[in-house]
Amino acid sequence: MDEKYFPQEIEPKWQKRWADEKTFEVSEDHSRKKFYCLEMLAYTSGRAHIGHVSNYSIGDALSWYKRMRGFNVLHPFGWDAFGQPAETAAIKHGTDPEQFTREAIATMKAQFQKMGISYDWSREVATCDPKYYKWNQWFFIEMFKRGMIYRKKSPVNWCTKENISLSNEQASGGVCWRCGEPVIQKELMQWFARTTDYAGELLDALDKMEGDWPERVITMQRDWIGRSRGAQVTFKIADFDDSITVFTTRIDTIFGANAITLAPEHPLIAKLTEGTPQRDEVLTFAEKLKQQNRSARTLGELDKEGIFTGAYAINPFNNERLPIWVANFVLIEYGTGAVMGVPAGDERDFEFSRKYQIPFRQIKLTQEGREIPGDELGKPNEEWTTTVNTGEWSGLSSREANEKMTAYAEAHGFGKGSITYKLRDWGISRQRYWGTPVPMIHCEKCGTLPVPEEQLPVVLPKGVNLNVTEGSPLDHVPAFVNVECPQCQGAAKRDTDTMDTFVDSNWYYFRYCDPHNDQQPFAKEKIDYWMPVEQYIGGIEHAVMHLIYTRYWTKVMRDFGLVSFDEPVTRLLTQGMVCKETFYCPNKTCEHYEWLFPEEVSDDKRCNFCGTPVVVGRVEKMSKSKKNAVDPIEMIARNGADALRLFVLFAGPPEKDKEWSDEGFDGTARYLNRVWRVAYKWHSRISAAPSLEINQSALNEAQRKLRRRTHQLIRHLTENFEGRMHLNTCISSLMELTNEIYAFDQTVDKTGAATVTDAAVVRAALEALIRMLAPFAPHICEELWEQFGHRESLAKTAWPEFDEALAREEEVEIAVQVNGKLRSRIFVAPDADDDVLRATALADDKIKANLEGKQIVKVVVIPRRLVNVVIK
RNA sequence: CCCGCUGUAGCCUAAUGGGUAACGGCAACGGGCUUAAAAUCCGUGUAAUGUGAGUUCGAAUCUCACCAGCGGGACCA
Repeated sequence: MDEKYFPQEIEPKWQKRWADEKTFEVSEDHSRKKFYCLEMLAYTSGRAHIGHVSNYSIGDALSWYKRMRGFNVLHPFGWDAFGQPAETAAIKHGTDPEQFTREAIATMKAQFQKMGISYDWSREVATCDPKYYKWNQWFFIEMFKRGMIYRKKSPVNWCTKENISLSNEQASGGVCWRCGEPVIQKELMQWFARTTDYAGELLDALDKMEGDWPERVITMQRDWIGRSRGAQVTFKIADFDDSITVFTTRIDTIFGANAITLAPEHPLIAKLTEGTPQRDEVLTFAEKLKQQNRSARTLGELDKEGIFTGAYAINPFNNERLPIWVANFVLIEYGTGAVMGVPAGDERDFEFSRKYQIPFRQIKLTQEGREIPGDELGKPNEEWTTTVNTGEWSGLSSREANEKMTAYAEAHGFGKGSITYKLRDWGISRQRYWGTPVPMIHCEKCGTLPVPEEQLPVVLPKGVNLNVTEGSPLDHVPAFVNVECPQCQGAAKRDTDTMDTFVDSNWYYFRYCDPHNDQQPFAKEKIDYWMPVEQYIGGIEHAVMHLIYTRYWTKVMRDFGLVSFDEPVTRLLTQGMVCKETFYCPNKTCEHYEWLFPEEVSDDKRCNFCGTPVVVGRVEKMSKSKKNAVDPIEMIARNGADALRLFVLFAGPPEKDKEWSDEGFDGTARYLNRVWRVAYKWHSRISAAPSLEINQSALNEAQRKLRRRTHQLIRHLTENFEGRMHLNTCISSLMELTNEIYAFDQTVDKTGAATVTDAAVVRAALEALIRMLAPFAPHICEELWEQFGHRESLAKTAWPEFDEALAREEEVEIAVQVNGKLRSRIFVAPDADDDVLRATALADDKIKANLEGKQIVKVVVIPRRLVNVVIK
């Protein structure tokens, strides 16, 4: 055994051996329990970053632990290989997205392999592989046939910088989620998946996921799906045959309605104004409202603007004539795109009515039962809940009025109970090249038809000019576009949209279960064995989009009969970001004004270029632009992958953000050296001594203590892995165990030569340590394990068994309080009962002194913890 | 504006059904080893647990209010 620890030699050695021996490759084995540990697939940016290390270290620790506990562990990896950045990069460098992506995968794979994560690489999947995306197309067609995917013309979010359409989620806040540019509206024919069909189930199932998914992810998904229960009410239009249907959650306020308001996109506007003098004015105004910046519209910063169409609707409850308006604050995508305005019950309607001076009636009472006239009202108050001026329903509570009036509307055929969701159908079309081609054909005679299944996959053509200024690059490839109609054999055109990459990531981890299947996306019996995922680990940024779409896709696949469960992921862990402090040169005349690299800042915190004191910025997520990123590959070269992995796990609980520290990183490397040194020191003694059955009753105090601490720490690590997964505390326990071994070593040194029993006890402690450290630092542990004479990889070695009897303390310290204040400590046997504790505490000299002349009210006894004497 | 999470020594973190506030690390300081330094071994703890109240024999932990930081939502009828 080498005296020194050389991670640069050990790590490649074990990485090679694991690969040669296929240590982590698995197959279905019905005699063993399976465990599916999954980390989110990597986007092929071309470079590993510290977030990857953090993500994979968590999953690898759990995979190692479960493997050592006897589970058949599936731990696969793959690449999120389609998407806009590869296309942008290809345009910039004059290469091809495929070449760019293949090179990125090769580079990143080599980098990730240096981390030594225990992946079954034989199951690797890249989403840009036609063998993979063929099944995206297959799913698309199956869903199209069942009406679950459809096409409609709709205003889409459009990023002018990237010339790409964005989903509502991707355009959240009115800016592009990737580049931050403001988003404009553009009308296009788009493919949509009917996610709203599953909105209710997606929402309700979240209740059962409480405790297994992070609370904030569940909250975010609930908010995003956003269910409202209410009613649809149909209003006849005076002098027209048409009617307008509105959605309202407060049908009980309908007697207070003073207008019907339509979204500017509402199809009835043109008809209602036809042949009227105000027609042009209304249409122009509606057009203006449509073009209003979506960001302001969704940010709620928009001034309310509207125009009267000249038409009137009839309130079915009281036959009042209500003017029909068009206004910008009504959204076409939500509900029916039309609302009834009730100023007394809704702040928006109140504000709008006040601005345009539309009179209205009060329909609620104050708490004292007083009616508020409209002009006295500052704004609607939700505490006013009793209904007035509401015909036969006056005097009812809101809830009661809602129920009864909905039933009335239903009975009279002008309304019904209705549920509306904030969740919209998912726009999956992209007008770009680097994605899965939509497998559809447009024929002038036969309409829109799917590509016949035997012709799948529709492969992306190569050598395409990406630098087009209009539409999609695929529009400009005649050989791709011009096809024969599968029905009439006439000339037809291929659809040139590609799919959102969230389609790829919806089901990639199903594919891992059967990655080479060319007959179907996956075989059901393999899914039945491996799925669902026991533990999924990834970033919080995927809380809404990816994790809702993949849940949706699972339910679709279930309804196709492909899988037999409802939810794909049992437990979810969202890992924190790795952050670092930032430096900023505030001198605008300096050539390096703005962010600085740490090495550009002097020890006394000045800019190296201009001498100005730097601003020490906040501790932020590592990023290229803020110049605070550390390169994991450099770190591996410095201290090894084991130390790097250990550091990111030790810096804090997995779900919390962590701060990078060079000193802390060196500290974990120092720790591994410390483990190596003590293993080296005892290596020859242990090798010389035959393995020995330890006779507990013959051990001295130091030996008993080391055994006891060993088993206490086995308990701690085991419980932590099974429960909270606070891996940082596992590592501190391992350090503690290491310190105990050193302490024992010291006592042996003081008393002279080590005995055979000493060697046996240290061996037991060290081998427990090596096995428990393996999930965090597998290379060094495999090496030490081999040095200690074991032939079999730790991956095939059992986790240490916890022995309750050996962990038991011989004596415990009990705090003794008087009126809640600590006054003394006593030592008793751990199983001492209440009477013994009470008697021992009261007999204590310090306690006696405190009780002098006082009356004991009661004595609280907590076994193994404390005694509290309450006095007066 | 609404909702949620977090707040513990100089710093990061622990305390798992209220029960002795430091398990571990970083930094600092002292000592051993060394001609010296590095490395290494041993040792050293300095907090009214963000602020204020409440419940309790007892609160970092439960309740309320406030402050700070972070995150989510925000004309969704």
